[in-house]
Amino acid sequence: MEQSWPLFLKAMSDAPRKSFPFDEFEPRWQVEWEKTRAFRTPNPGDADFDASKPKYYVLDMFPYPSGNGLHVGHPEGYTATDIIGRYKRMNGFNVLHPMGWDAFGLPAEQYAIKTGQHPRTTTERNVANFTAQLKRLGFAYDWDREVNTTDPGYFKWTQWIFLKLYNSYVGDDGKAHPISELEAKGLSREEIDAKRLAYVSSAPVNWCPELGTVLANEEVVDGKSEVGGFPVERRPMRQWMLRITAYAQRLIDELDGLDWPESIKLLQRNWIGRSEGAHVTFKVGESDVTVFTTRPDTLFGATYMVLAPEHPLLAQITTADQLAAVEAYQKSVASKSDLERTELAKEKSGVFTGAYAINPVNEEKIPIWIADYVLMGYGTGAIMAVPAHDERDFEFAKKFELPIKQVVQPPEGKDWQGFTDDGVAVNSGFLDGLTTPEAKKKIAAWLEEKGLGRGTTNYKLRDWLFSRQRYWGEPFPIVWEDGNHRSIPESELPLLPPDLDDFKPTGTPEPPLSKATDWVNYSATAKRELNTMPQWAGSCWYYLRYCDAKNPNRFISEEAERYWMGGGKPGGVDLYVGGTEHAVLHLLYARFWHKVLFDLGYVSTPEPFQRLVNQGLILGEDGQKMSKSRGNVINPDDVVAEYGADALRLYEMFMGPLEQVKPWSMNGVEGVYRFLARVWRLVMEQNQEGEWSLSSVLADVPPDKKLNKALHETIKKCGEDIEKLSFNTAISQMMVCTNAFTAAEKKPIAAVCTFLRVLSPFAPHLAEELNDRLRAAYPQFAAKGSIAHEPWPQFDPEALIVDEVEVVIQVNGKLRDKLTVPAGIAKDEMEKLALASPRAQEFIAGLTVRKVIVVPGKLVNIVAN
RNA sequence: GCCGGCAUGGCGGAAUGGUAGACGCAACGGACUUAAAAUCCGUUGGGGAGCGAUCCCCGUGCGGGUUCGAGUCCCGCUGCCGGUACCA
Repeated sequence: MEQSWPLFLKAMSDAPRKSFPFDEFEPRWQVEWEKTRAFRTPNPGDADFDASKPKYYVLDMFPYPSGNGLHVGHPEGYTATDIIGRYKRMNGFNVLHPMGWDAFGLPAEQYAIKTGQHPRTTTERNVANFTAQLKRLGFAYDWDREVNTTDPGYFKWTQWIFLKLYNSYVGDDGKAHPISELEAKGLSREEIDAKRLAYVSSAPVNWCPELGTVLANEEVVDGKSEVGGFPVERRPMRQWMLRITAYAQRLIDELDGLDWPESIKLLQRNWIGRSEGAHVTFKVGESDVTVFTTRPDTLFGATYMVLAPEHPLLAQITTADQLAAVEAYQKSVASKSDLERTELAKEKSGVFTGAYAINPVNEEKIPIWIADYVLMGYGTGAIMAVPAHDERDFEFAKKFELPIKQVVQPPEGKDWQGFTDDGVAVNSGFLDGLTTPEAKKKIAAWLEEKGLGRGTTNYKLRDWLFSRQRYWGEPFPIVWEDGNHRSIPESELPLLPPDLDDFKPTGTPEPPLSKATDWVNYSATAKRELNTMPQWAGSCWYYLRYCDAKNPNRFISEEAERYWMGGGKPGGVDLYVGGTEHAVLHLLYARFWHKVLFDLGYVSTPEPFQRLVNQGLILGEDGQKMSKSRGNVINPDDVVAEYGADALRLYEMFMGPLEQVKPWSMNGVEGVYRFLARVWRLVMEQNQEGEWSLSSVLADVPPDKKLNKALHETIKKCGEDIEKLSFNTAISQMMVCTNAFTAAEKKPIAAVCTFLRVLSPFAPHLAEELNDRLRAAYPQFAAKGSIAHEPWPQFDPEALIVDEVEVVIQVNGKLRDKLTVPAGIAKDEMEKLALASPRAQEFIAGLTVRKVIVVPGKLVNIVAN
């Protein structure tokens, strides 16, 4: 007997008995929901569409279906939106809550290169895996609206939108117009091509030899590719660009009407990087060089000029004796990768060109240098250097012993050398004595009058490099003939990529599509564009496609767009939840496309996303970022297997505020699991054999006053907290309520059923299962169909009213006594009781009462000294 | 450097300017059990006084301030986390 115990214990620990049979009923409900299409959302025009209901569009950032499957970060945002969506449905909204796949992208292609498997095969497999994982979590998605960016029925419209960009330009009104307007005006092909929103450029780009593609600036991190961390070098190549800079100002201004976190708005504003300044033109021999400066007031202090090493005028102005040095410098900069350039950036470098410019304000001859601290891509690629009042110029001037001339007087006690803030102009002729803002205004007017310059606004934002030398992306609906590009007819969309066996990069900038020799030839004389679109393309408009996912005739019907994206606010999507990693790129690109579609009349709102919420990162149990190398990764599948989907959902919401960074804790999962088990045992009891049946302490009785109050407080607080996305406090309130139920000897059935409805958005399987079991015995109380389609319960204000309240008595702000008084007690009555309190008396003895503050029903503070 | 965010028990966290620490975890004690698991009940910020019911003092990163009253508002720091980097 004694020897058999350890064996027995071992068996127990290997297969611990579940506290409630979630493993049995969770999959059953998932099948049931799928079978009955429980969360299908009818569209305007459908027979069962109810136009009288308000809409609520709640959106998750759709995932890239990676081979690793879901991580615990995914269900965090997804559960939050699921709760909101279910709650809104219970409150009478038509809820659009869809899911899809951002399935083009480099990892599948690299896997294809390694294994020879077609990216479509791996993508399909990964999507199937993700789908199964998501379905195991019980999300109320309308799977009929699933979209996949790699589906020809989807990317047909991605290509279509590209053609809209290609065939549009931004007019003087700052809005997109069809290019046909320019044709009507008789502009030449060159003039038109120079205005398109999608245009061809051969500016230097970020070329990544390892990946065999160019990358957008945003995809280069620390001079290395964001994907894979490979070196990136700059080289000029012919590329497709999108003219997002034409929308820079609107992308800043129209943030104002959005309910986004201020920090994200700021991030976007900084990324766009508006700065006010002036263009100033300097004479260089026979030519002109224009510089951009934000400090035109310091023009008198310009002691030299710096051009970017790529500046086109260099060939012309460099003197013979400096030519070798300049060319050597240009070469050294060009061959340097961005990484090397930034690594060496601590030390300024540059070369004198031998040329001089004339400072227009005082006719002074100043030397022209080239240096890589001046970037060709910003402003005019040329600066006037004012070393006295610019840190970078100051450093450069010190290193190369260039003159430093004070033109701004700082406030008392500050050194003028390297002073970059506002002050008073000195040594500046007609500007002397003016404050910096005044001087800026005056010099701008002066420059304009003399025709030497004018006030300008500049943006850091660059045009969006839109082409990639990849296979696994949308092909461009463009062909080339006689060196000119033109669009293919819309009727030829979708343009499918060719089938390739070999996905390897060519090792040259020639894209892999060049290997499809038949496909390449559009006609005897025209060849197809070989680049593909970046992964961002598909995610720029997917939220629109969800509204009308299967429409073969239009990217979204007007009716569906007006209903789901309407609502009288600037943004159409009511709530968008996702990670901060997309704070600039995805959100900026999507806003840009949306504005173009808005200008052209294809959508009815200027912004895509009205309310944005960023979920916080989930850290490992060690408080570190989850990573394979640290071995602290939590797999949601394991959690579901051990504790169930409801427990995972609930735990992710109970961890803390949605937007906060927070560490995982398996003990915490146990905690919410125990809570769910307590709810289960409110309704169910277990016999000796371990079989569950309806609890014998359930009774058709009204709840006592205390329990009823707890219940109605829970209805009220949970509703309010869901609206605020404060799920953690909503759950704690449900725990309080459950504890109140547990304390009751008889469990009142009606109250239990009401509680289950409140619980149902959080733990839908458990709520559904218990409701189902209750219905068999008590059909008059339980929901008739799915509990998900029940209305959210109304709380009874009467139930919240209490007869007596506890008030606090303070003396000089310190808690000294507590009294229980009738709820509606008058102020002066409270004051009298407080002053009469023996404990208060003790503390005010010998003091003079100066003042008594009474907060009705809450506290009395006696001020005495 | 610059820009954001955060800072409350042993831990995750809760607190319209009004009883700091709800709720959960962990820990401890008890009930049930031959024993254990599970479950249920109770205690649990620190220090001190008392046989005890109780009571006092201190306490929300640090230093000031506003207020009858500050975790919460204002000013000045410190630390950690995230983003960004020659943008003229």
